[in-house]
Formats: sequence, structure tokens, C-alpha cells
Amino acid sequence: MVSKTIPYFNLRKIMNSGQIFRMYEPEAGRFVVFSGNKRLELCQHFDDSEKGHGTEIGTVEFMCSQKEFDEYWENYFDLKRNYGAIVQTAKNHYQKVKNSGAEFLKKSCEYGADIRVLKQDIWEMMISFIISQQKQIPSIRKCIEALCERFGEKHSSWYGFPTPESIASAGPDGVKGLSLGYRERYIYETAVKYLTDGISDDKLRTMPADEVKKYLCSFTGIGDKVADCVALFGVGLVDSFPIDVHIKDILYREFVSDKTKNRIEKNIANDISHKKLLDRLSYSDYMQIINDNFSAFDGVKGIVQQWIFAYEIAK
DNA sequence: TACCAGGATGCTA
DNA sequence: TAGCATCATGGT
Repeated sequence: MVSKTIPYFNLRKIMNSGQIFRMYEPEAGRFVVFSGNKRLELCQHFDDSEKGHGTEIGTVEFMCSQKEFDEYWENYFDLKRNYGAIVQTAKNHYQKVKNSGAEFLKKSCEYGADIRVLKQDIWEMMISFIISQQKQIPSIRKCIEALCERFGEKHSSWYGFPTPESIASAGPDGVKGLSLGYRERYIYETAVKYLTDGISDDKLRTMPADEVKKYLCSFTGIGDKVADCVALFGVGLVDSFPIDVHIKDILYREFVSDKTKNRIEKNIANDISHKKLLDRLSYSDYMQIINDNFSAFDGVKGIVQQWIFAYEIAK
């Protein structure tokens, strides 16, 4: 067992932040995390009086050897990064900038500053976020567990994440019956291409960010959003900023001025639903809003993205 | 019943 | 290159 005192680290918020689908809290304060073919138990207990302020420091117990901690889990939980410095950047930012977006950012930081952005298995992120498209998070978890039960290596009481070999060798019909819908083809073809390319995680982690994203988008079933999730939660490219329906809603609602909103809404039919209005804006429109409002966080914008995403789905 | 979900693809103009 | 229909499935 490895016991650590870690600032900016809250397992329950990490579990509920939408970046990991195979993490559970079987009893209060005891967590189980799965990654690839690994499983880890952790314990973390907080004094509720401090709940939600993001800076409380508690003791975390990792139920693994020092060697396993050093070689995998420390990096997995991004424990070497100074999150306090990012929080300080945020504080400086919203003291200087006074608008709706800065106010939202302040609340997001207060909620999410103790969420670490995990560095998970890249292949697992590719398949998990291919499955995630047009699904709600509980449904995503179910599909992934079903996939693990069918193709993953069986351990005493749990299953590892399927290898690309196990999915590819089962053929194009091997993934049927798991409620994956039209994603079945994406998953099978991604497994085949992943094996054919034979590209290692280590190589992906040394490639420039734009090349990584371009490569990820060359898989059938991976577009801008999924590629950004894989880059952020798997490759460790923490400047990536996935734009999903929640982020679109936040960016438009909190970071676009009323004047610009009026101009946009005047140019679009006024009987259109809010969701369709958000879809009328292009990917580069949203990138522009991000560049205009998050430049203070250049290099770590993805961590701030997690704050606002987690805050939005939790509030 | 109609609409939505941590979207991507393929066709059309 | 932009706009649009379509793609399964489960949940509300």
C-alpha cells in the first residue's frame, strides 16, 4: 500500500467528471479504477465541512506496490503536475476579466480544481469515446462493461479492457448484441486499423499535437470531438479542448456577448430549437470562442475544459 | 410521442 | 467547403 498526501485531488469528482467510465465507488470513500488490464483500489476520506472548495488536502491510499505506483499510477493520475499554478492563473484571470464567462469560470474552478486529468490507456480511450457518441454517460458505462465481459481477459471477479486483437479476431459481427448500434462498424474497423498500423502509445506520446489529432481522425468513427478526448485523456495532450453538446451550450451561453448573440439569432430562423442553433455554429466558430476566452490557459486549456464540463453536468 | 445523448459519415451543391 | 440527412439504441 502506498499512502500519499496530495493536493488538488478528489477521487469522487474525478469519477463523475466524464473522463473515465470504468471507475466505481462500491462504498463511501473506497474507489476501484480499471485501466486496460489493470485494477486499482484506492481510499480517500474527506471532512465534509471542506467539501467543494478544491484545495482540501487529504490522505489517499493506493492499494498497490511502490513499484506499481511509480511505474504506472502516479503518471496515470497526473500527480507530478502543479495544479495549484493553474488555479492561480484562473484567479488572476477572473480578477482581471469581468464578464459572464469569467464568473462561470470562477465557479467551475471552485468546483473542479481538484479534478486531475487522467492519462489513460490510448486504445481504451479510442474505443470508449467512439462508443460515447450520441449516448448518455450511464449508457456508455453499460456498453463498455458489456464489451469487457465479452472480450476482456477474465480475472477473479472482473474483466480487463479488450485488446484490439480480441475484437478484430472476432470479425465484423463479433461486437453485435451489445447495444452499440451504428458504432459496431467503427469499433471493429478501428481495431483492425490499430493492429495494421502497429503504432505504439509511446510513439503517439512523442508526436506533435496536430499530427496526433490528424492521425486519430484517420480512424473510421473518430472525428474532431472524439480525437480531442483521446488526445486529452489518453495521450496526455492537456491543451486539447473537446467540444461536445455541453461545451457548445456553455461556450455560447457564457462566453458569447449579448450583442453577438443578437446578431447570430437575427440571421437564423427564430423558430429553430436551441440545440439546432448551437449546431449551426461550426467547429471553427467554437474554436474562435475558445481562443478569445481561454488564452490565459494556453498549454493546459484541456484541464480548464474539464472544470467547466464537470461543473456543468454536476450543477 | 417527440426529443436528446461527451458525433461521425457520406452525399449534394 | 458547407449544409444536410442518416446512422442504432436507451432514456426522459
